[in-house]
Amino acid sequence: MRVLLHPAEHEIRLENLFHALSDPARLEVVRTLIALGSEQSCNSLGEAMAKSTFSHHLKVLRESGVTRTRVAGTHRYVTVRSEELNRRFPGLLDLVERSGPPALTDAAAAALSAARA
Amino acid sequence: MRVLLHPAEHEIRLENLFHALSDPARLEVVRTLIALGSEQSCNSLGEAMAKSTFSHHLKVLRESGVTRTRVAGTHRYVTVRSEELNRRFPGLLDLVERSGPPALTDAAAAALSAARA
DNA sequence: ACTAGTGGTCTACGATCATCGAACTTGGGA
DNA sequence: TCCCAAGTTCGATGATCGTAGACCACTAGT
Repeated sequence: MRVLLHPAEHEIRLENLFHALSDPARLEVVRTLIALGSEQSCNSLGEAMAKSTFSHHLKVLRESGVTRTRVAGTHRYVTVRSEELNRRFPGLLDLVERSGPPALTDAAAAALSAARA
Repeated sequence: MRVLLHPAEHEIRLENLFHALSDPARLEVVRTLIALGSEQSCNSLGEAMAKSTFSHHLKVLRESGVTRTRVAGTHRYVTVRSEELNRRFPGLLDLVERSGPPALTDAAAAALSAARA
């Protein structure tokens, strides 16, 4: 897998975003990414699930247009496509951010504290 | 079926809303309801699919908190829970409304013209 | 070049979902 | 009362999804 598929901004469809965000695990990942505010290495997130499961969730988020994944050597870095999403579907990310989680998962808390250290 | 289940406002969860709205047929129904702006009889919508399928979609929308269904004799009337949704998840309905449909389905167009007549 | 280890994908499987036909329930007339 | 109209529920089927174990690619160190 050399090339990662990302939809262009105009190809992002609302129902695909809704589907991507309808899974609690993915919603949590996006919330964590928003909270951290910057590019994150793949392995700093999603430690609560199997690698393959997390990889699958990242693929769904990427192909729906929620996130962008950058390849750099052996690492992959994930970001939320905030500018494009705010331009095309204003308010969506605010919704995700403000509907704060009932409680942070251990993985998310670990990622948060690691990012602050 | 005497009693229809509706979640209370504080029980409405974002991931359930996202899931309910991630299906194109349901998204179309909600967009039509918003466009029409008032209570609609069940049979004025969803003529593009089987009765049982439409009934299932309405159930998903209702149980996720998107719509409210009122029973009146042999008829049921559906509304979008706009006030509650705007209070709890501000911007969500605007998002659905503004991300206009690529094209109105025949059923939706029929419902629209019927409502305008 | 070989090996070890890290980082990510492929494949299979169980669960959920969307769809529809058919049978059932209920209410409103003729 | 008898029948139709409006919706729901049930059963079945094909598709999609979430999960995780097994597998592969790449890098660093020796």
